Amino acid sequence: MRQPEATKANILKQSGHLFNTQGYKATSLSDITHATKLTKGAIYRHFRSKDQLEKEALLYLSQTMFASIRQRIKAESTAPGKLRALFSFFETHISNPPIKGGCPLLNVSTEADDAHPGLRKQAVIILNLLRDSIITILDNGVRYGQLKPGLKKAYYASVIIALLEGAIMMSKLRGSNEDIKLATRHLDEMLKEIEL
Amino acid sequence: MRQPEATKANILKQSGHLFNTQGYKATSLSDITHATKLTKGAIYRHFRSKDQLEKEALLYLSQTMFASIRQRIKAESTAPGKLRALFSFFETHISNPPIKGGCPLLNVSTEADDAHPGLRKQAVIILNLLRDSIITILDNGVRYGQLKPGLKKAYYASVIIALLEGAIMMSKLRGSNEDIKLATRHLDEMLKEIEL
DNA sequence: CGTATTAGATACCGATCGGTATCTTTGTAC
DNA sequence: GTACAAAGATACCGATCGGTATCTAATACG
Repeated sequence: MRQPEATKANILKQSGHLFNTQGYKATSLSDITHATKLTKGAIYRHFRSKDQLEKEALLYLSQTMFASIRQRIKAESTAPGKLRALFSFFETHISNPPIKGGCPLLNVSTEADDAHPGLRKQAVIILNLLRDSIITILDNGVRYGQLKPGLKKAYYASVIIALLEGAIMMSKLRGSNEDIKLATRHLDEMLKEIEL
Repeated sequence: MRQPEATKANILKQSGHLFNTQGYKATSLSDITHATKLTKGAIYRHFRSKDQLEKEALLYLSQTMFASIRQRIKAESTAPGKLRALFSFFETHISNPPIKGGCPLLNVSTEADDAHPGLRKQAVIILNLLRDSIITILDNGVRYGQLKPGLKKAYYASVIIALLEGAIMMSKLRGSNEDIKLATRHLDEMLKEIEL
């Protein structure tokens, strides 16, 4: 009965790491009890089911990631600066990730199919959040005369996310940050073309 | 005792579809016996373990994908044509995939970590195969004066794969082919810049 | 201090997991 | 036609799965 909120937060953190590294369905309750040094009874007091824990853990992971991104972006004052900060965030993400296992969006995406509607819904929300925040940056860049007016925001947002996520996948597989570096280099050059 | 080779091929096909849609570890033997209308005894006559079946099924999936790609690329005689065929392959892949569940490389990538060395090894092989075949196309393009000499082949190969795979992930999640279309559009424009 | 509340532990449930030993059936060769 | 080999079916194994009913212990409040 000590600190129920801290306990719940710890369960989310530990299980989040496990889900993000091993997969959601591939992580068992016993994995989680082992990591948290708690018993099943304690886990089920805070979460009504494993599905619910998965959903909340994914939310925790995405919030952690967004908090980390926001921190880096906030330090920059212009749209191009913010975008470059975003690119470099993903680049350093590989070797020094704020969350073990890499991007939670990428990791959940392959499991987030029709068989797991809860996970999928949450994953789409995360993707749209990321998309919207990039579009907002682009929008402000145009508004304040830092980026070319009339640029296709949805197009650039989609390309940026796709390239970064794809490159993370490749870098993780090959155990090297070569691909993510090449991706950010490409995005930097793309950015130059729409910069004023 | 009828056609052991056909039976084995069918097991690979059915289990491949299941692995590619549900995940490897998330697909159980009973899922496979149900899909193949066979029993566990029959499955284990052809594969010594589930791990082995996973490995062989991934190989089957990648070979199917490569065969499908090769067919599209072969029809084009120039490097730019081959690359455009590759892009359009991935674009149509979403709505009309040769393999259910989309790109097996993307799907296996999140499961192919250190905990599953067999899967990971196979996944890296597939990625390198894809990379090498794109580099070969670029190489021939330069050789035959269709692409700008001295272009960074590894760079373009990496960007092409990352963007396509990332866009597939997004399109699958959002249930729309918008992102993959934007990605191929970007690749088309990138191609124009290195075309002669 | 005593009591109500609740975080967490314990012990169990039926179902399913991957895997195997054994039996039956089928095709083939002589 | 009969004997042999191999494909596939059946029945089972211990372990683990997600989940729950119940018990214990620690805190908050009067």
